[in-house]
Amino acid sequence: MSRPSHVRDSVRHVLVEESGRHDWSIEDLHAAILARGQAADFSSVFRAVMRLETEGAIRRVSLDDDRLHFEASGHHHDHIRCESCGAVSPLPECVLQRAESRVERGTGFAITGHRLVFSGLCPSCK
Amino acid sequence: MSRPSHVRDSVRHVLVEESGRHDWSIEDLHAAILARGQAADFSSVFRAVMRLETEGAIRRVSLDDDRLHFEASGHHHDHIRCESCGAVSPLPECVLQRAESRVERGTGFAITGHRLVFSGLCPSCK
DNA sequence: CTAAGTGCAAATCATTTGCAACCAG
DNA sequence: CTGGTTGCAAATGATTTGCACTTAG
Repeated sequence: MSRPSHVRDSVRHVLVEESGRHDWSIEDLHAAILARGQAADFSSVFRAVMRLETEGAIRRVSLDDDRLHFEASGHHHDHIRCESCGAVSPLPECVLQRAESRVERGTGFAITGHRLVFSGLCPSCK
Repeated sequence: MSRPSHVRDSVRHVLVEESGRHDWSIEDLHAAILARGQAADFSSVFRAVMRLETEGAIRRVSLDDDRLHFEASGHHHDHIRCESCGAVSPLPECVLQRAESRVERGTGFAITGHRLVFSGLCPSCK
């Protein structure tokens, strides 16, 4: 049911090659693919990204931008974003391990996940 | 420089009257104003909301919806959202007090804020 | 008179979809 | 053939802006 797809492959390659980025917008991915000299229409990149997200290869990252952002899947981590230069870095560890149970007791919700983004000034912008 | 504005007043009134909601979209606010029998164009509500946000009267709440959401300003709190019914509740306390300094040491960033949304199932959806 | 507030229509802009051409199995 | 993949254009839908009109100060 799945046939060779150079667009999907390109998206994967870009993500692997530039694995430091955690804030890929679809437009960024599209541009990066073109920069590699490979052809791809924006809509094809869009479809590839949606599919890779469904498959679990990439994960949505929600910054407060007005675009969708993605990163390669891996172990869960939260993010911190520089207010000045916009740089996005992963947080080395999840800082909410204990907090979840406290929130469950306090709210009566059964927690299934969270989304956390710190904002601040990165070392070079300070 | 500021003159009477019934639209801005209406937005404020709705927020005060229904102070339990923390996920007002502009469309919701618009509908609520019309429901009160007051006239207001969507764009006027939009402008009122943008201004109230700038003035600090309301604050942006970022759910992963594709719309903007706002809540009345007050002391900072994070949110939890039910995956099933969409209900959004405020968290009673900030669970990240200690975490910030740990993240600062770990990343070198100077932290100025954060955005945290838990997802889960609310008591009635469980 | 001057500028803020408003309604209405139209522009934006990212995201999404329809569709015909293309092509590997 | 059959159905997945792609490009292109167009639809969507929320957000944002331009503009003329009204009206408070």
